Amino acid sequence: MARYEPKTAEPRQQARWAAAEAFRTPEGETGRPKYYVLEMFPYPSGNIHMGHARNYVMGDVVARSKRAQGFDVLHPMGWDAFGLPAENAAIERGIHPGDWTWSNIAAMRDQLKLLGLSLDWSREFATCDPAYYGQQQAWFLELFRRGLVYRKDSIVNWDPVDNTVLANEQVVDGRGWRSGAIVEKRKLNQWFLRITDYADDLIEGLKELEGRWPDKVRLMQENWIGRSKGLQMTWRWSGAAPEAAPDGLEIYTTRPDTLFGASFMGIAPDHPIARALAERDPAAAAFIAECRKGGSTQAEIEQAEKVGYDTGLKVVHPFDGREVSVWIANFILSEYGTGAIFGCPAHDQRDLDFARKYGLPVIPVVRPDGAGDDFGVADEAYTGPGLIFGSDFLDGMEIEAAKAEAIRRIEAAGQGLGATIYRLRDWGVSRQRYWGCPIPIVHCPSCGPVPAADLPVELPKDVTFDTPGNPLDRHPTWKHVKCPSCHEDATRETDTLDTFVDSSWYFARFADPTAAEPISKAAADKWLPVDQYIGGVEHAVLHLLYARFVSRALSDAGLMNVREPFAGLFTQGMVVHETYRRADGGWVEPTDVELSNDGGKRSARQLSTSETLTIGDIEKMSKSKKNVVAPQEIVETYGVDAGRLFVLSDSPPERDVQWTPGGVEGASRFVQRVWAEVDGFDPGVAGDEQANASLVRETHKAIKAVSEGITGFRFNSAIAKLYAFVATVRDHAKAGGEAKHRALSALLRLVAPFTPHLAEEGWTRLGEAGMILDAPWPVYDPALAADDEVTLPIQVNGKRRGEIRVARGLEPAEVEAIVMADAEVQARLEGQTVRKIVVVKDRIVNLVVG
RNA sequence: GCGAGCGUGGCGAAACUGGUAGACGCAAGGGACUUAAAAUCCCUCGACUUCGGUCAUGCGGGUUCGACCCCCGCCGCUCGCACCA
Repeated sequence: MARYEPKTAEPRQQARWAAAEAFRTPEGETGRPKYYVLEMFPYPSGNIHMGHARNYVMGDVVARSKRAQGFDVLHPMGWDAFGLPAENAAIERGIHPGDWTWSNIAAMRDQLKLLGLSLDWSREFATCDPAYYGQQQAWFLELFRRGLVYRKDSIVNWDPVDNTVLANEQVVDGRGWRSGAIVEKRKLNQWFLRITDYADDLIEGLKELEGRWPDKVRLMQENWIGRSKGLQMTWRWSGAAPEAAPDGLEIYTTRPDTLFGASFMGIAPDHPIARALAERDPAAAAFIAECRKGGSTQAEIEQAEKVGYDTGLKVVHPFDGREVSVWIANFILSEYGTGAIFGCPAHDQRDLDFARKYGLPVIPVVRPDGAGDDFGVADEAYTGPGLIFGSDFLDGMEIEAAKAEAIRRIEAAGQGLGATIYRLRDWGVSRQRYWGCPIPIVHCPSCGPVPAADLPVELPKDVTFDTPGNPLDRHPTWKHVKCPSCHEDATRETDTLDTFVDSSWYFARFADPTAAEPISKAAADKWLPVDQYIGGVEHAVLHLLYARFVSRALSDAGLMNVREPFAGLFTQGMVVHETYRRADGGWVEPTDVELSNDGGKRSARQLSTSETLTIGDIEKMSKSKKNVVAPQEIVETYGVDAGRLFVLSDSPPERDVQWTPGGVEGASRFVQRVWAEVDGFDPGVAGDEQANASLVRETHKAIKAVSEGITGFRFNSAIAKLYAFVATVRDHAKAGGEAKHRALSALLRLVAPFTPHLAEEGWTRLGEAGMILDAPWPVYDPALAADDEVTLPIQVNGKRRGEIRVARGLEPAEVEAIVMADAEVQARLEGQTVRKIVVVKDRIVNLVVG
């Protein structure tokens, strides 16, 4: 009997699939239902790592099993190819970002092909290809015409060394992540997409994703959008009104029920009133400057003391006519609400801290059940439920009723309106970077910003990175154009789009990647939404929210018809690995480590130096910790199939999986066992009748368990059942003939999504015609899976004390009679009274005694 | 601080709607085969045990004939958000 040789078998099968163009997406009307499986496409860093591999193998299991179940499957792959690392490579190594990117893509494509994924490579594209980003510019302009794209001044993180805007994620402890320079807040004119127009729709849409998206992700999006209901109102000035706000001070609150507890007004240091004041009041200006210095890291915010500056301005309380003073306060955010609040120290901790510091009044107006009119607040604001008091017409009301009444009164007085506001802010998409999609806008001195005339607006290739800043900005010719409408001298926008824009619609482009318009409606109508999307949780908010927004915006613009792009979402866990460290603290990669195990006591030694190593924490595979195992190494040593099997076998797919050498070896043993069973099959042996009947039952049980495991995304359980099934087949040594043939045929088809090369080899060895790829999924027949007898555990007071074998389907009364007549049961119950017998049909017997 | 998730052998984990806790894999121990090793195969593998059993799913309660699963209260870990009015 020959060993299975993945090294020769795997390339052989991959060549066979390629020759047959087996993974080309079916075109035209086939009468079969469609299924779109997509994994989040990779950034072309140059290497496929284990995390990628696990992600794509999961998608491949879904794609292959859906195909076997009779679906027309779309399973494409592409490249999220714009971004900073390419520019950094250009700066460090003098390579053009495009050359660097395209050569990485070529390398990664080769690595990916080793994995034997059922991908339709004919639909491949990269976002840095003008054929793609030109279409992106087209829809961007359509949104511009529809008013969903606009420019405004906004405060951004500015890196004074690199001369660029940094995203919040790129600011580490107040410094630029690459330059190390202290980041400044700077006001810049930036392009925005009006995602806030869709805030409500994006929240509402989450409801229909229930059950198909992880609750966690839906919740994160909901929190990110942050809808809150309250009152937006204006407080009239007492005395002279400041020029910046002649009508009054506009604030937002979610607690209008506590209006009578107001003791001060707070405005953000960036509030127009504050800025106006700073111009003639040096003390105010100094205070505001001090506020701006404060860092934005978590620790700094937590420790930052609440400080304020009394503007001397006063407003009038809308209900009781009191004068309330207006303060500039550092804890008020200019971007949220109106950038101004009314302070109610008794019922808000921040307001209380502030009031105590400046000796402002603390007026309780909500008291908990049972408290009297003397209810007071010391160091802790009261935010719980209760009844309103000390509040005139609101007295005695519950909080919710009081909110409604306060809003009603303010609205009646014409001083405000009930309002819903969001935490979500418009999406700033301007980047002062070269390697991105050019924003297709021309700035004309007389016409203003107008859409560029000829698309695509291509990135110029002749750029240098020897000086900091955006090469587009200093390009000698590229930025100078004629205005498309008045034909006078004008300049191009030199900012490029955030790369999240590129990934916010690629799934729709895959429906027809060569369409002359951004999205082929016919193709998108056929394939969208993505039925199963798979990727990491790190995109729970950003990418997944942007894609949902863009789908809605493009639908409203008539460019597509699917508002909710991903019908199903699965977020997979990471691949983690042990770390190894030398005494000097240096990390050592697994290939240079020899592990030994002495009676359960593990130790590690570095091969190259013979030094004893410390076995460290199990962490995400990363270059810095050197705990990386490359997929290609595994393919060479164990074959792709063993690797594919192992990344899915040891942990549930949503959880992290720990890569271990022993684990892959186990998977590799399984591959050999499957082959041994198939290879050793002799169709000439009829087999024992009883063994055959038993094998048929076991086969159908396995079909059920594995099928359910795959559809339920419990790949680890499905694989465990497959392991057990192979052992079962082997244990049925006396089985043969048709029963055994069917068992092996089912085994191969069940294992095919995980280990497709092995399955194809086995299929041929079994004597089946064609490719297993085209074989239908085995069908579970409950009648064939049923045993004649069942084992019923017998419990006494809920503890298992014995068991009994009875015919399947026996009625409880019959079971009861058999159990009570049983000698062992009799012996055990001696001297005790049976008070009750619970029999669950074909399941369990419980005797209640005592 | 707010929100969510998780906690089961030496380890990764299973147990679907409450019904035989620990499937499957790893590690470990023993054995067969071999001149030897590798590979392969077989057996053992939660704890305690007077070998009859008894106790075991983070801790303490509760509901139930019956709880890893449901409820209440703790403890611990992980993740997300974070001065959001």
